Amino acid sequence: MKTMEKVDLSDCPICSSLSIDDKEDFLLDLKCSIKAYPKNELIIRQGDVCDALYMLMSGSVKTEMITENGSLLGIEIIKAPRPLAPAFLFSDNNHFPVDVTTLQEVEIMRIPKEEIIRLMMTNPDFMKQFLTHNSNRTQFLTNRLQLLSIKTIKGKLAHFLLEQVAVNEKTFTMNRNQTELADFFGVARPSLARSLSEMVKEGIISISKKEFTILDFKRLREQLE
Amino acid sequence: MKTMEKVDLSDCPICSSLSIDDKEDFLLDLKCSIKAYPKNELIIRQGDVCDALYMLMSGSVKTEMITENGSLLGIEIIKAPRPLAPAFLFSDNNHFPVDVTTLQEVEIMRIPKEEIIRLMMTNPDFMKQFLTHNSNRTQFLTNRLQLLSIKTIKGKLAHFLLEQVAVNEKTFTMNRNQTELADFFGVARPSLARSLSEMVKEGIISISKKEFTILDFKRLREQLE
DNA sequence: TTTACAGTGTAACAACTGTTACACTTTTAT
DNA sequence: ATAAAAGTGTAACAGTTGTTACACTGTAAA
Repeated sequence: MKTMEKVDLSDCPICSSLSIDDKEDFLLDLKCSIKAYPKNELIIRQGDVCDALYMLMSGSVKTEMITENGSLLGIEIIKAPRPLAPAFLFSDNNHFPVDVTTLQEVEIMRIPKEEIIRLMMTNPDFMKQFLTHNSNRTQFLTNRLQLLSIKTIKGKLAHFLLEQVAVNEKTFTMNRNQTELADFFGVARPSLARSLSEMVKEGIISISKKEFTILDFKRLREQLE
Repeated sequence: MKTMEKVDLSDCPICSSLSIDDKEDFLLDLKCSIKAYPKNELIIRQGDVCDALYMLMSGSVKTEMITENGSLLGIEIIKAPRPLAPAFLFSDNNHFPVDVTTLQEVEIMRIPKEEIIRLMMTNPDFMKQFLTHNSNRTQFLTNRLQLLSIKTIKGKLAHFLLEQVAVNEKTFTMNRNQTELADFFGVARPSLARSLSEMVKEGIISISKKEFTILDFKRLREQLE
C-alpha cells in the first residue's frame, strides 16, 4: 500500500475508534485497494453491485438518484473521510441506489465485505461505530423523506433554512447553487428561483452571493403551514 | 416470561438464525418485557426516545410521519414478527422518526440495547441478520424517496402498481383504502381519486373493490415519463 | 333493520409548479 | 484579456394538484 502514509482515518465516522496499533494492522492486513479518480467523473452507477465497502479517503463526491421519469433527485454531498452507502453492503438486493459523481479528484479504498465482517467480529467499537453510522444515515434519509413530503417550495425552503442556521444565528453560507438546490428539493430550477425571489421581496430572507440571512423567523415558520 | 410459549421467532427477519437452543437461551436469559396493546392505539410517538429494540410479536401496526405543516405521510404497514425501527437504536439522535399505531391487538417485546449488543457479539449470524435487515429497511426508504420524487400522481400510481403486480401477473389486491394510499403518496385524497378515475376512463387499469387489474402495461409505463 | 359512519366519486375553482424562452451576470478556461 | 460556459432573474402560459363541498355507497354497530 503505497499511499498509506497519506491516509488519516481519525476523522472517519466508522474507523476513528481503531487505536493506532489497530489502524496499522487494519491498513497492513486489509485486503484492500485504493484507486484515484479525476474530477467530475461518474464513478458509481445506480444499480451497480455493491459487494465491498467503498471508503472515500480524500476529496468529495455527490450522490443523486435518477427517477424513472428521467429527472434527478440530489441526495447529498459527501466529504472524505467517509464510507459510501455502507448500508447497502449487507442488503439482500445489494445494488447501489444512487449515482456517485466526483466533485474533486478523489481516492477511494475498496474493502471486501468479508474484511468488514472480520473487523466487526474482532472489534466491538468498530461494530458499534458502523451501526451508529448506518443509523445516522437512515435518519438522514428519513429527514430527506420529510423534506420531500412538504408540498410547497416555500415550505421546503423554510424547513431547509431553519435546519441550516445554527442556534442563535441568522446567517449561513449556502454550499449549493440554485440548480443543485432545486435537484435536492426535487423541483424545477426556475420555480425555485421564483420562490426565492418572492421570499426576498416579502422581506423574509435576504441573499447576497452565497450568504443567506433570515430576516423574519416568524414568517419563515409560517411557510410551513 | 409467561407468554413465552406463544412466541415464534422463526419467521423474524433478525432472529430466525438463532438455533432452537439459542432461542431458549435467548428468551430465558433476555432481560426483556412483553406488553400488549389494544387495537387502534397510538403506541409510539414521533420523537420518543428509542433506547431499546421493540419487537412486534403478534398483530400489525402502521407507521406514519407527521410533517411540519401537520399533514400525514404514511410510511408502511408492519406485520409480526418484525422489529420496529431497529435502525434508530444506534443512532446518535436516538428518537423515533415516526408515529406507530396498532391496527390490531398487538404484543410488543422490549429488548434493552445492551442485550442486542451482547447478542451480536456472541452470535455472528444474528449480527449479519441484523445488518441485513437494517440494510433492507434503508433500501425501502430509498424506494420511498424515489416514489415521493415522482411529481405527478399518475406517475406515482404507475410506479406503485408496476411494483405491486408480480411478474407475469396483471391483478393484485390493494391492502390500503384511498385515504391511506393518498397519505402514502403524500397527496390529497380527492386528487388521487381523480387520477384513478381518469386512468380507469382511459382504459389503463380497472378497479373492482380491492382488486386492481392492469389493462395496458405500455401506457401505464408511459405515465412515468 | 335501521342507523351511523367510513369510504368513494365528482365538480368548480384557487393555488402552485413546470415548461420554455431569453437576457443578463459571474466565473472559469485559454 | 477575452471567449466560453455556468449560473441567475424573470416572464407568460399550460398543466397539475389542493381545497372545499356534497351526494352516494357500502359496511359495521345498535
